[in-house]
Amino acid sequence: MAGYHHGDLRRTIMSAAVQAITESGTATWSLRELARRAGVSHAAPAHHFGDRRGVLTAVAAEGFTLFADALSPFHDDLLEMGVAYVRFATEHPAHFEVMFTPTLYDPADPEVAAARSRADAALAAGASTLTGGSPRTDAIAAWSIAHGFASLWLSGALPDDLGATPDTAARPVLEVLFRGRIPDGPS
Amino acid sequence: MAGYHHGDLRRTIMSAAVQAITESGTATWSLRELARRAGVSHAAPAHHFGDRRGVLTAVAAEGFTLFADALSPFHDDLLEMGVAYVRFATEHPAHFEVMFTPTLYDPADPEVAAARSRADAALAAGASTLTGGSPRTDAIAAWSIAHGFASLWLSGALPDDLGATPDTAARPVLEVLFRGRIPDGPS
DNA sequence: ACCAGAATCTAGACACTGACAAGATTGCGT
DNA sequence: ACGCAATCTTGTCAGTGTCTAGATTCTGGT
Repeated sequence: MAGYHHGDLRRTIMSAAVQAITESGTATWSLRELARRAGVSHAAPAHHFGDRRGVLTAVAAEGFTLFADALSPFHDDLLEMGVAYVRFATEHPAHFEVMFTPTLYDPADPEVAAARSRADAALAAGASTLTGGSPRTDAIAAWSIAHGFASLWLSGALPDDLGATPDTAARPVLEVLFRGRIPDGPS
Repeated sequence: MAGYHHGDLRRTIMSAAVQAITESGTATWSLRELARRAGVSHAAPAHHFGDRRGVLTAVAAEGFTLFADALSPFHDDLLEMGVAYVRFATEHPAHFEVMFTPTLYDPADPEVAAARSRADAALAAGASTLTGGSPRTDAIAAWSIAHGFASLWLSGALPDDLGATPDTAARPVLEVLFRGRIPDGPS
């Protein structure tokens, strides 16, 4: 099983990178450290990712894919999509941070672009439920409040007593925007 | 003028770091490169900042100070404070990115903590204008939408045709939240 | 005016990293 | 069975962060 060929080195390296980023950010880990942790030589990751930037590009692509999958089920309920947005960010903090820090990777990468457009489509589907006076402005407002809450939560800027899970903490905040603005919204 | 002592090396290094981060993110530059650009030896910055993390800690502290100064004038108008929030982020993208990425620096640093509490006080002053049913939830919603719009703008995720300046683009988006929620708000 | 001592900067060194090149090993299609 | 592509290893090099020791300059007290 553990011979010359690792078998699934690409996934192993990516998982290790995600874990390292989750634990201590995008700056502290090294390719060689990930290689050591995977039990391969220091140059093995280069074959799969090219360079350090390539690892982060792969993480971003995977992130946008997971993101689209997480949002799609709520295409007909923008509030719940907002909650799912926050939930994704807190469950996949490393992916989320990389995805929205384009200086870390190559946004023009084909896989990234494809996955990103899937995520954009999911967001657009959610926004299409808006029927107010300025759907486009409302959509950006909805995107902003979900993204802002998620970012602030991840950065630890929010007060500690908001709630145990970001789900329950985010919903009332998002409702401030959505309340009365979605025709068949809650209450 | 240019002798053994540089004169203002600390500020020179910080400015160079901010410029480098603005141009290409927090990962690409090196301490030695900043030292070369400042015309000093490779170990000179260490005296002022300790290590690489120390530079980012100083940037974060300066950022929170500038942030508090940028928000304070609008303590009686939460909408305009939101616009100022977005304007600060776009005018000081490097500071903003570092400030809200606490894995990059030392959040417990005394100067950072002091500057941050000044910024928190400015935000709290703006939020104190809220008189609705859940001022605290509303305050976090307002913070989230401003922070989210600023983050999305900086990451390049927003559509390109929103407006030339983030000021004019942000105001209508923020108004979606504030409209009808601030007693003596606009219109 | 002088002179310790502090502040600031230089010079050297070491382990570590990213990246590249060349070669070894393995799996796969024919 | 064999050729070939994919995968991994080893070796190497410049560049980096950080530490130590020493050199230079500034400062304040007498």
